[in-house]
Amino acid sequence: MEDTTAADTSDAPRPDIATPLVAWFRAEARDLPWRRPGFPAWGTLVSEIMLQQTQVARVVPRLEAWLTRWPTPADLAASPPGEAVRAWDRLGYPRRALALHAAATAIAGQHDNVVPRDVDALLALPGIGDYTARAVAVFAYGDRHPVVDVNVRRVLARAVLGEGEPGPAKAKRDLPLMESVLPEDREAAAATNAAVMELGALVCVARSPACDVCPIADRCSWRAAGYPEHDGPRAPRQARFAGSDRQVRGLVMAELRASDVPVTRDEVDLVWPDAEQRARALASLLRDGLVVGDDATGYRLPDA
DNA sequence: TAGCCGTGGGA
DNA sequence: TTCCCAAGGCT
Repeated sequence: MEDTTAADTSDAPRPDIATPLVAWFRAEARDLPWRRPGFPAWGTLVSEIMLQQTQVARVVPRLEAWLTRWPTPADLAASPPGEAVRAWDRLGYPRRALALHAAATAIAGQHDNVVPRDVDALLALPGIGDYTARAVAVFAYGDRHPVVDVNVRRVLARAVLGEGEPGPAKAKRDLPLMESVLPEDREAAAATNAAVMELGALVCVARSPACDVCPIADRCSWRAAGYPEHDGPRAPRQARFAGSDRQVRGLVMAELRASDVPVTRDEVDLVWPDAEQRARALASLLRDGLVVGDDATGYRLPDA
């Protein structure tokens, strides 16, 4: 018997969500720096890396300062990686700053200081994965690709699949699903990507979605089904932060960012009481290249 | 591939 | 206070 509950595998044509979403986006989209006319592709790349797991409101000020200091990839590449880590400040996941510096170095050296437009070329850069590569190709260059982040996955899970929340991210399934929603027209497809993301960020949010103001409420599968509880596999929850190695790494990094001179081992030892965990955090930071030095010379951000 | 990698805002 | 979760990527 045919499974009529599996909306994703049904042959029946699905309602058009792109058209009403783009109309809504034109009227309601936030005024954000990377949506300004003439915003450079380099700015789009920097913004997308900063936005990985980080809220828009925290990114905007850092982004403007970053682009003022480093207007092109070559400008960033000419600075020590530690300066990128310092300028990253408290955005979190500082490995992103190191990856961005490495990406800038590659762009300056291998791409004539021009951010690549090709998705595969973008994917080859450090710190750029399925989401960021397509976001740059679509939002900086206007090309036609599916862009899938957590907002898109949530909107598609609800509106198209009729599920309350997205399962674990899976490119093999997520990219074709978003592709199936995109209009053929290149510019309309780019607008649809932005619109679906924006809906997920502003209306179709994880907790307490604002279905009463949703422009596609009348064609939402989840709503039509009566908002069933999510039953399928759930996206994994992140581990507790308090007391974690992540917290200790963050404390060590804050210490190094705040110092213009190498930080002594004694000073490092003051950031956290547990010696074993401290050692583990410091070792992992050294392994990541976020910290250089040793007990004899002290510890500092990478200068070359 | 499941687990790890920061920090902070909002409920 | 505590918990959730945020324009993901890497190994």
